[in-house]
Amino acid sequence: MGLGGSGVFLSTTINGVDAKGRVSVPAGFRAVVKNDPDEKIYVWPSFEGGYLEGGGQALLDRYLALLEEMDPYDDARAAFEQTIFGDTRGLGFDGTGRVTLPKDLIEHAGLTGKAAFVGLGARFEIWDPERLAERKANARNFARDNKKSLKLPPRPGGA
Amino acid sequence: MGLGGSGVFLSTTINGVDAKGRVSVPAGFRAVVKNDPDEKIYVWPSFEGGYLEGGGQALLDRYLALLEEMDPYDDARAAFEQTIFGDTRGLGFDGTGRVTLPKDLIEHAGLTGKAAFVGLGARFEIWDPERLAERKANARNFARDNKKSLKLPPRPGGA
DNA sequence: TTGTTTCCCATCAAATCCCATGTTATCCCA
DNA sequence: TGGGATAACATGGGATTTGATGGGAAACAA
Repeated sequence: MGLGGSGVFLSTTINGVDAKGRVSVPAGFRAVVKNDPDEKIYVWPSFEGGYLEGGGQALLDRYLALLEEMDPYDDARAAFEQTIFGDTRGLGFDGTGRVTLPKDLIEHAGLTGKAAFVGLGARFEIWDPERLAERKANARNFARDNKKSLKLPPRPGGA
Repeated sequence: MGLGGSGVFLSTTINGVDAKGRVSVPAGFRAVVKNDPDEKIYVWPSFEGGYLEGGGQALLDRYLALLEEMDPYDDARAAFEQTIFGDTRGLGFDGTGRVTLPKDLIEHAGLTGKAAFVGLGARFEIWDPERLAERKANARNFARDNKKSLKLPPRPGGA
């Protein structure tokens, strides 16, 4: 499997968050993580805004590898370590494919009854649907205005 | 079989969309995807207009690779990730080669009972037949007005 | 106890599978 | 080269499975 294999987070799904903080992880997302050593998703509050970021073991490993390459005394490294790993939670599934979001994460994302899972390939984000709508509109406009910078590379096989 | 020979989406086919949102994927299109790890097509709403874009695993991988190369904190990257992957759906075939189009995609493309699959080589588009006719007319006019910029490559055998 | 957290079961809606049928294209042979 | 036989494709409807969600019992912690 090259890049996409079968393990990419795709599309957007909105599921309910109940009083206990439980939310069904979209079946497609669960499938991505199905073969991880411990079947979990890893979620942390984004430091760029009021939403959550997450992924599976593979993503975590990539971040780890990335940090290994940085200078041990680089301030940025310490900041990333602290910000990402320090606040990352590993969430296991219950019998029906739900996870329980800790209160602090729910608050950070401003979730009120609904959560939108947005697949972004190697990782995903969790948004309050209303906040997401705003950002989506912006992203769409931006993408349209900048579409020329998204050029498909030549086909792998050549020709 | 490295070349496009077997693996390109070609020609235009109009098939029916039933009440369940099911539509037969043209046999030729299915053949393109036949050997993908998971036999699916990936479809998303075009951010340029009221129609759908799609392709197979290969196309998805190309987009993934392309985005990987961009700076992780590039705004354009985030916008494209969100706009493309966030709305992309992986659609599997039923026993007779149909996929089910989600309601939001049907609405985006304005499909009412019929869907036109337009092969464009590495990818394809799905149009409402009427909209497609309009665009075709426009494209033809555009081509006529700009024909000077269309240069054919030299003939392979010469003469 | 009292408040949490985890696990399990019931329910409902929606996506998926399966079989039947009409229609068109393809093949084969006289 | 016609014309029937055969296979491939498209479509319709019903049955079945999967997914999401709500509520409550059992295990844990304070």
